[in-house]
Amino acid sequence: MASSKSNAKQTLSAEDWADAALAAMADGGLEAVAVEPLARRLGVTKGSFYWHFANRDAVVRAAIELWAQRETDDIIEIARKVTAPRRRIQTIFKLANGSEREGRLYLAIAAASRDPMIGHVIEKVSRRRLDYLKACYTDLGLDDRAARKWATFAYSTFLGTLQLRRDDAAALSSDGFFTEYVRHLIEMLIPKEIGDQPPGEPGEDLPEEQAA
Amino acid sequence: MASSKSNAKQTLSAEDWADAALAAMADGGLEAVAVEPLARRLGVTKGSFYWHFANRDAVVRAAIELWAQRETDDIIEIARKVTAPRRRIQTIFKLANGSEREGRLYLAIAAASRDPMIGHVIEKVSRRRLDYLKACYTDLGLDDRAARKWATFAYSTFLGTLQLRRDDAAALSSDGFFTEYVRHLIEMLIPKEIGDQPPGEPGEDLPEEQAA
DNA sequence: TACACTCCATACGCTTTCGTATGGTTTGAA
DNA sequence: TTCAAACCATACGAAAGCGTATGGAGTGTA
Repeated sequence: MASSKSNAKQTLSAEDWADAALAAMADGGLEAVAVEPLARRLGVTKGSFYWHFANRDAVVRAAIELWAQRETDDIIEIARKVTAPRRRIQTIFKLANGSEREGRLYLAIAAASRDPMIGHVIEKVSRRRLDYLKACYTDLGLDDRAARKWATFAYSTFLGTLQLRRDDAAALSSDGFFTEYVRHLIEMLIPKEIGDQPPGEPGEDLPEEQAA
Repeated sequence: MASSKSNAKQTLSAEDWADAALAAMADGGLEAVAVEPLARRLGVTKGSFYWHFANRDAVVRAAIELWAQRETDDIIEIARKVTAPRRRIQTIFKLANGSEREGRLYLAIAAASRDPMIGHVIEKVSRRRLDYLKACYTDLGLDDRAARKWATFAYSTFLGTLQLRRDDAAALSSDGFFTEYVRHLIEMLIPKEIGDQPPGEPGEDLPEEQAA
């Protein structure tokens, strides 16, 4: 999306600054988004920043809204193509645990949700993810309340796995445990038999590739 | 534990400062632990702080170590008294989701785990919790690898629920959903039938009180 | 009373960051 | 060529935070 650091553009855009802000947040948290360090990282001075933004809050807002928009396009748009509901949920689980950077980014942004502006975006993103997950479970044959329950369950487990990977990486990374763990998650987070629905198409209960 | 704000002691202890630091972290994150604001909150000046601590890092270290010690004494010590393994796990789940403040505190400390000192404590706490949970599942009749898998699953779900409550409180708090959700968790996070073990003592699968 | 020790207040310098003011350079249009 | 706009550099002031230096009040003890 943004210009790589090798071919430095002669002029910066507001999105370049927002990207740099996201990068700073990914490894350093929200307080790492400071004007002058960002400028040094981009090879310019504050003069450039205050041309594109009114103040620091403006770039933070731009960054997390850029993030919120991208995570919509990326994850849900890919999963939407998978038509089989059970397989679609499995795809989501695999995609969700895919990027290391995306995980750190979410945790960094969510950690700053005391800021009402950030809290609003985080809430919007959470709600959208939960709604989409709930729709997937509804497609599986669950009624409204059960779908909400399973979606909340699955999303909480995803969030917690994200955090556990950051807080105690050794708990998940040893030998083949993570693979076995993800398989267990996929098995446990999708209801086995649902009312008058068949228990699942044959040969689709195991993913063919592992999460990163 | 610490002196309440009403009967102000005439002299402060290092633990008083650490408690204030924990309170600041609970609502404001790690960067809210600043010397002068803390001093104002305690009704003294920086002179007092630098008598008890060498620098800011020292009080942060003291605070999180105090926190790590307390969370050990509190949660595990209570659950240890419950002898029935299935019931003990249920007790842990209920206690874990109990305190609102403890949840915010964990998230605030974990969010600062980039700091190696904090990261080390968080890792220690996570490992201790996981080990204890794994032991509970082992008592349930699971073998080593399965116990680790179930413990990781349960702990991740707990962490995620913690975070979801902060990021989108409405997703869990509406009418009686949270109660139903916790019941679902308890049902799903404990294996139903384990090898040559009875599926559970009668009448112990439902908690008699709800988590706060 | 004299002295030492504990605990805190006050004042100072340093650094980081924010935000502003202002001037300079480049580029495209008239 | 001239002008205006876009983009950035430089310099400055203000605020917040860290840490140090130093003095002072209280308390116990010889």
